[in-house]
Amino acid sequence: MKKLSDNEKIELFLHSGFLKDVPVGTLTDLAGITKEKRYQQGTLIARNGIFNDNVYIVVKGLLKVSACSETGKRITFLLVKRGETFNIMSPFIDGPRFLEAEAFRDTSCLVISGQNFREFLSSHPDFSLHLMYWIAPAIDSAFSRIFDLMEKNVEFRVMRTLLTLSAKFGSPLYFTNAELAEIAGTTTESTIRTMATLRKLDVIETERGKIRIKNPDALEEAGKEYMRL
Amino acid sequence: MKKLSDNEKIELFLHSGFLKDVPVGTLTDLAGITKEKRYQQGTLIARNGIFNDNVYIVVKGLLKVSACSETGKRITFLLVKRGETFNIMSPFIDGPRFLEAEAFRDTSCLVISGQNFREFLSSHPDFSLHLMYWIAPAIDSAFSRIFDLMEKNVEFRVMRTLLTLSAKFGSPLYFTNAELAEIAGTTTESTIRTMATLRKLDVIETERGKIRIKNPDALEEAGKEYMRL
DNA sequence: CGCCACATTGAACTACGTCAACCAGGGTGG
DNA sequence: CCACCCTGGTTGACGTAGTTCAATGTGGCG
Repeated sequence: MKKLSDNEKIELFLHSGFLKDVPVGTLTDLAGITKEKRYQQGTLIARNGIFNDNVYIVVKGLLKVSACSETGKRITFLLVKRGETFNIMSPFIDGPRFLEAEAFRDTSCLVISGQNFREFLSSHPDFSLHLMYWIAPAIDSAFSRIFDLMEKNVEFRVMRTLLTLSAKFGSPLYFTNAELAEIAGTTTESTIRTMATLRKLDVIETERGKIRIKNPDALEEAGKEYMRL
Repeated sequence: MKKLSDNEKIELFLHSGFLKDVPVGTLTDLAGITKEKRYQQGTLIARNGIFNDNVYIVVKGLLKVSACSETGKRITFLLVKRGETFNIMSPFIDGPRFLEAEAFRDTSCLVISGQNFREFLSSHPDFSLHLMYWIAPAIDSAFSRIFDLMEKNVEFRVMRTLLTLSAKFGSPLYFTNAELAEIAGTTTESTIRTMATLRKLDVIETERGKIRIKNPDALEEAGKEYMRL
């Protein structure tokens, strides 16, 4: 597959939630410091304990951002799709990172080295503000997500996961129960049990590796139900 | 008590981890847009669901930053002491916040309105970079803390809490078991049980509302023990 | 003196994780 | 074409950490 032209890069930027309000001149400069890279499905892009201050903007495919505890339990934080970024704050952190990223599908990214990103920010002071406006709510929502993980029971978390995924990727969803479990922060078995009850309630239909959501409102409702208690 | 002079404010800034590398000229401008405010112990400074884009820098006392789930369970995220900040990203978030802040002791803060903070950043582009370098690691450590909360068992979390608090406030610690529980993300009872075993192991001594750590190394060791498993 | 906040302990309960067994589909190689 | 194996799904049984509830003790303060 051929590489993106600068114009295609800017096109991508303009359609991403993150960069869409940035002046085109600035985006052109940004495009200039990106390098396109391909990753086969399963490739590890960032590893726990290893320094990596590159900024990644996904062009195609999907990045899975996860963290792994010492006990080997893994939790998926984020699935990064086209136009979204990973590791954007890393240029401002010295040490090794604890988040891991893996190409969840065959993926291509625009990569910016930490050095270049820092210089870019220095030379485009207005861009810093844009970055702030992007990061601040992202932090907030990440925190409330993790908060949910701690406070809510498994059923709620699985339902919430289904809802979030279908909002992001539409229906049907192509995920295995094990993958859902990682996102919901639980075990495969518990996920399966929840999925079984959802199937009985006619909320979802499942085939191997494929989930069709028949009644999204039921997922919402259930969420609210828990909220009220 | 009299208010701080501009020089005293700058003095405070220079001794805070956050602002110590910022040029004095910039700090002078910053001091100019702060307003000193006092809060009696127990005063709520930020409330769940309510918009608040002020930035707070603690001068004296202690701020408790917590979040409360719908079920009423509360978790303390952070205790903010002299020279530290709260809500620093809020000027870049539109909606209501979910974090709550309360004066944990009689507290005075330097308050900067969101509007002023944004303008300050616009007119001091170099300061944005400083802010990035401050925020990025803060996010990281906050995440790994919450991650611990999810992954580690109660004993570990209580010990970790004691360790962190004593690093920040020295020994003896003036906290009740209920307060520790909120920080460790568990119940008062579970905390008490852990404290009881720690007392038996001669790691700590307790009086009502007061904890003296006799053997900090034991807390560290226990931490490592769990890490290895 | 009596109330209130804090501490303490025991006992019951429960949501989940863990383990173990088993099934189904679909690709691969002989 | 069959035998196999591997991945993913499914279910039951069991164990347990930790919450919840309830009772009871205790120091201090108005």
